[in-house]
Order: sequence, then C-alpha cells, then structure tokens
Amino acid sequence: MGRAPCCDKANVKKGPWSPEEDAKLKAYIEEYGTGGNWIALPQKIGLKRCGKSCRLRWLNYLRPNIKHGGFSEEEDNIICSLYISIGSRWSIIAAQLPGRTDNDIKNYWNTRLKKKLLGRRKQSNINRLSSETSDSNRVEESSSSMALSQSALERLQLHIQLQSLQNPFSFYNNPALWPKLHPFQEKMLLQSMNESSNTLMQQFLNSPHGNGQKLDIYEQLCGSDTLDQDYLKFDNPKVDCLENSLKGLASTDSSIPFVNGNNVADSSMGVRVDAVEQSDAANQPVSTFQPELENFISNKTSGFVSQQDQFAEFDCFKEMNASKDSLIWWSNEFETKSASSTSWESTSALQTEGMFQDYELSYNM
DNA sequence: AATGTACGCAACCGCTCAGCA
DNA sequence: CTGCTGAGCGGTTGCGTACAT
Repeated sequence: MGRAPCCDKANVKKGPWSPEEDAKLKAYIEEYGTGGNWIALPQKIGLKRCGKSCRLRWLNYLRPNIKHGGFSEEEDNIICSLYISIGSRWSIIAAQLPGRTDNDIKNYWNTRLKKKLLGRRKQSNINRLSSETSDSNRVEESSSSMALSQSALERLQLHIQLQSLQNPFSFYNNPALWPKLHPFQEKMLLQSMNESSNTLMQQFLNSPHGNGQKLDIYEQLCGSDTLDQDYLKFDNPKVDCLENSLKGLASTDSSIPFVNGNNVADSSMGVRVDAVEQSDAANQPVSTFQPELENFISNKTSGFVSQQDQFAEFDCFKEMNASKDSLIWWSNEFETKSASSTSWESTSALQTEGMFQDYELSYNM
C-alpha cells in the first residue's frame, strides 16, 4: 500500500508558475504568513497548486532577499569546502550562504562548479559506462553503487585539488613525495568507474605470483611507462603490499565489484564496514564524509608504510593535521546540528564565525 | 537558415523525519 | 507506543535557450 498523495493530483496545476500565481502567493504569505500549513494554503488563496509546490516556489523564488546567479568566488569556496566536508547536504550548505537556496546551490554545483573543478572527463566515462552496459540489473547495480563512490571520489578529488591550490609544493603536487604505489592507486581512483580496469584489478588480484601474469596486468592498468619492476618481483613482499593496498582501496569503494564477492579484503585493512552498514534500508547513500576521509587518510594513501607511520609519511597530512582535526570537528558538528535542527539559522553568529575561521584556514583557495 | 546537441534552471517526485493525537 | 500527517530534503526530470555543425 502506497502513501496517500498530499493533494489531488488531477486538480493540481503543474509546470512553470505564472506571474499571477506568484503575485497571489507572495501577497498572501507576506500578509498572513504560511499559517504553518502548506497543504491548506493553496486552497485558501484559490491556487490550483500542490502545497509542496507553493512551499518550493516561495522558498526558492518568491521569498525576500533571494539571490539568483552571480555566485562570488567566496561563495564558490564555501560551497566546495562544505561539499567536501559534508557532501550533498544542500540545505546545510545553503544555511551558510545568506540569500541562497539549497536548490540554487545544488543546481549551481551540478551544472557549473563541479565541472569547473573536476572537469568533464569523469562524467563522460560514466555516461559511456551506462550506455555500454546492456544488462539492466547490472545498470541498476552499478549506478546505485556508484552513487556512493562517485560522490566520495569527487570529494576526494576536490580535496586533493584544494590541497594543491593551498600549497603548490605539497604532497599532491610533488611526485617525489608520492608513495611507491601512487601510480597504481591514482590510476584506480581515476578509473574506478571503468569496468575494464575493474576487471583487470580483479585479474591482478586473482593471478598467481611469479608467472608474469601480474606484470602484464599491471602494465595494462598503469602503462609500461609507470611500471616499477621492483614491485612485482617474485617473492617480493611489496607485491603483497600492493595487493593488500588494492584490496583495501577496493573495499572502501563499492563501485569496485569484487568487493561484494568472496574476495573481500582483509578486515585488518580497516574497511568502512560500519559506514556501509549505517546506510539505511532504503539504500540511502552514506553522506558523511568523515569516515571516507578517515579511510582515505588511513587506507587509501597507504603504500608500504605501517598504519602508525602513515601520517608521518605524508607531508600533506603533516600540513593537514589541523585541517583534519577541523574536518572531523566540522563533521561531528554538522551531524549534531542537523540531528537537532533542520536549519542552522539558529546557530549563533559567533559560533559560525569561529567555524569559518577554522574552515578558511583549511581550505582557503 | 535549419537542425542537433548541450546546458542551465525551475519544478517535481519520492523519501525520511518530526510532531502530534 | 503507534500510526498518521505535513514539512523538509536530495535526486531527478523536463523544458527553454544557447551554441555548434
């Protein structure tokens, strides 16, 4: 049994609002307010609109002091950093940008900002993948799993880019500082949407040591120009490290299909099982960035270093120590706030200001 | 000039959550 | 405690417009 509709769909007008409808709605709300009941409102003023539609129209368009378009550089920065920190929680992001609506920010992000920062390559990959995948079940499965991983990867990529902008000499811009596994891992990050590379990764993991097969697959994945034979020497413990690292990375990314099979990564890799489990029965994507960032910090960057040495190993995280703390704090703060209130409008200016000081320290572009 | 394609934005849909009886 | 209802949210869709061929 489905849920009862909020209004009589047959007698409700849909589509763009006319100036007359706008005027009616605006005049009424400005004089009487919403009355706390959006559903009843259209009937009161003789509008053949759904209450939800009225609410949306008011909030996104008619409300006083609404700004449209013309996003400033500062607003871009705020949106980017908050997206990285908390994901697509547009209402929370909108609450930090006076005059902006969640819808506006969401559209702006999807149509411009994301492209500006990430480019279009990945999107075209996704489209290609979707069109090439004929099996409908596979499409459904891959798209649902990608919903999480794409968001995570986007945020990860943005995080890297912001870090690069903040400090051009930092880890990410300095190949000399990269761990040995970086070409492989980076390749996987960039190509994790690509089925063929997933297959190759699976083949790599399944192939036996020492017969050259691993070498071939590695070459296909990374290209011979990046090949470091030292990784793949028979009995070289680095091969195991490579495998473990691959498994660890894969296990945190549901877009890599073999994670869901029997070839599950060693639990000692610290996989994000908890976060996945927290994703509720309705398949809500995991939207908190903190576990992903933590995982990235503790797993995805790990090459040949022990867990305890990982932070020390990467300059970027030395630089970022404060940032990371801020992010964790931010994330917790957001969780608390969003749990107790649907809006941050009640947040004191002082607190907000303090938070942005923190945040600006971390991500000033 | 005509047609096709890409893009941006407004609006809708369906879900979850919170408040209330 | 439970079920119902409305509010709010994020994802998606559809349409108008700009741009390319």
